Amino acid sequence: MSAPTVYDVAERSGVSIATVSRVYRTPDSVRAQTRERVLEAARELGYVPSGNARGLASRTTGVLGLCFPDYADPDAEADAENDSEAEDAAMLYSDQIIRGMERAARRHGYALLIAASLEGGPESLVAKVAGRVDGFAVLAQTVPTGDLDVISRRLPVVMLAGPREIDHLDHIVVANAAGERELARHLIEDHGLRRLAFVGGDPDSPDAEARFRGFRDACRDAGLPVPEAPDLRTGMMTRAEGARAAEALLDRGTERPDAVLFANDQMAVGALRALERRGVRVPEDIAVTGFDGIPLSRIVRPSLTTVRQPIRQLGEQAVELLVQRLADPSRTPVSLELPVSLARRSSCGCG
Amino acid sequence: MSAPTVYDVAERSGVSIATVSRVYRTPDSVRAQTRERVLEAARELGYVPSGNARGLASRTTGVLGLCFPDYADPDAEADAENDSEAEDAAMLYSDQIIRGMERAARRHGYALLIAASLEGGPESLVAKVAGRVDGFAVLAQTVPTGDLDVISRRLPVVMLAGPREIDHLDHIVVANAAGERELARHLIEDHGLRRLAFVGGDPDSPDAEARFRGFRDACRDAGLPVPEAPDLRTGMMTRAEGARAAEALLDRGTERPDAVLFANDQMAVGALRALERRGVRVPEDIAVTGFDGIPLSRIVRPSLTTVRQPIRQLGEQAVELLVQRLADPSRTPVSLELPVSLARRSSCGCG
DNA sequence: GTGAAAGCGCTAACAG
DNA sequence: CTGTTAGCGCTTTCAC
Repeated sequence: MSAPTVYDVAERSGVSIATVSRVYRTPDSVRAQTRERVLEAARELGYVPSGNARGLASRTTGVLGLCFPDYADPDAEADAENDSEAEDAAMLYSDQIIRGMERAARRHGYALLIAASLEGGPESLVAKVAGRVDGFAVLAQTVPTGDLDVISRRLPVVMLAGPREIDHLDHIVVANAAGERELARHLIEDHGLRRLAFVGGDPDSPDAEARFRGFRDACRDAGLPVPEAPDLRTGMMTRAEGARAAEALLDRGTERPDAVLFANDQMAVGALRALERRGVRVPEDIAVTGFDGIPLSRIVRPSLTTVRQPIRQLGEQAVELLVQRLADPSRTPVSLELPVSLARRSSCGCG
Repeated sequence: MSAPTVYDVAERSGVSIATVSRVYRTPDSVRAQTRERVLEAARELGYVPSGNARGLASRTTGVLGLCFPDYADPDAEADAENDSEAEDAAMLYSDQIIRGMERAARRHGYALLIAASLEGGPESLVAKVAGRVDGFAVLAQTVPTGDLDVISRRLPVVMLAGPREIDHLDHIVVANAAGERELARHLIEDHGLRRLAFVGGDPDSPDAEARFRGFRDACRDAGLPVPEAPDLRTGMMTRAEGARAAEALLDRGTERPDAVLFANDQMAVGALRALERRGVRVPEDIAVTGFDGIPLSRIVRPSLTTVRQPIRQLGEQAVELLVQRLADPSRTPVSLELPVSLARRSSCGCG
């Protein structure tokens, strides 16, 4: 007793398999009465059309995909209290992209296939995704460029939030540098702060590096000394590391900075807590800023001045580009930069 | 120029299609040198194995699915500032399930296909998902029971967080009633509070209703009057509605309650803000509690006493059940109840 | 409006 | 270790 097929349904309802197929694809092209007979038979049999067979025959899947990095080890049985902060941070980002893509995909009648993986090769999840979708988005640094190179010759791929890596891909970034630059300009010009410190992340993070570049640009613009490198770097850009960074900055022999710009909100929030513990007032004694605009940033006290990143839009735009390219495969590759916006809140003295 | 197939790769590398297939399925069963030739040809051609063809031939997809309700209208172009709270609340829940499922699925070598939809019928996303996965999970009240009935006869379906609806399905709920009962018991016995108010949600929400039942149980246990219905109900259980509910409770002619139990954290957080604006102190003047254990609950001031719901585990367990049933289709349907835990924090006076 | 026939690209025995 | 041969269940012309 295997799963019923079009043949079973056709036989039971006394029509041909072509008609059964039509009932599911273009119901209106079948006489109402015939259609009902077919549907009835399908119900009785427990018929579910095979997406695989459909896809094979029609050469489309109706599915878009997303590959994102597997920050968290799937085998780490983290219980509720024990969730690492890295995990929280990752969640905020990829979850929002997923949500954005899912929503846009649905609007276009697509489902979304997601898989996290850093590995490549013939057996990887990436390969599985690539083989089962009409097109997909990739978060930067997720899929080996070699694999992507091969895959992107056969179906639309859009690269998100990082270097484009491959010329013929569509590609979306957020205005990291411009945002950080505007943020620093605000601190310098509007608040008159001069001694700014920047806390970066992993040098391999294109986002964090771009933000640092923006910071440097602002320093240059203002005639301030332009640092070669961030005052400090953290590895995972977590709250805990932000807290540690804040303390390190305070304990440093040199004069305390007027403001600390963190490469993301998570670190800035951690720093807020650490400074509170140390009795350092924000923003009176020191201004603190983040980047991303996570929900948490407007909830913490003082509320965090940050740069809002349209992460969900990133996902939505990714789908739009995929849909466009599916409609016109010859379209010239585009590279979008999504605008960010400054959220002036309490932690810089605007609250 | 259509996409290259095993035939193209086979021809170019001078082997049979079976060998090409083996290279992708069981690389070790092919001589290293042969394998390299094949992979090389594949690279040159831009070959990507067709998941559809694979699935058709092997009768498995390597994909698990999730269907969840589409709380938010995909056409609502919400910008960053404009995001509705309903959206935020929904996000917290389904995103965590997605994350849990994705992680567990990955552990078992599966990718995850997600689709949100409330509609049924032959053309629905549900049907698409069902046809493209080896099994899938459904959030309660997402898929019409009739559709599910047909589908679940052909592949494993696990029902999440609601009534099982169909006998032969596996099914997971969290201990809503027991959790709320324990929470109320804590307020009554440990804090000596007697006048408790309960703010519920939509009567169609099985979760909210189960929590109310737990509340009643606790009242009964303690010999307090047992209310017929929640003191108040809100539709979407959002922060804004929680705030309104708190004000309504204050403005009510009757004596102010000692404690307000909200059916979820979102409402409780909103209430916290409203009470602060009104100059009502929490927990001194009134205790406030939530349910869910969202991240926000431990960040707000005062931190929120709540019942932690293992949402992510819900997703992980769903995958485990699917994998089990895939391994043994004749296994008796199970119904799991995941334990919840009380988080005693400041808003009830424990902080 | 409906049917017949020919694949879609791969896996799965079975040989060798 | 490798090749041959059948399908897997549907969509798609092209007829009727």
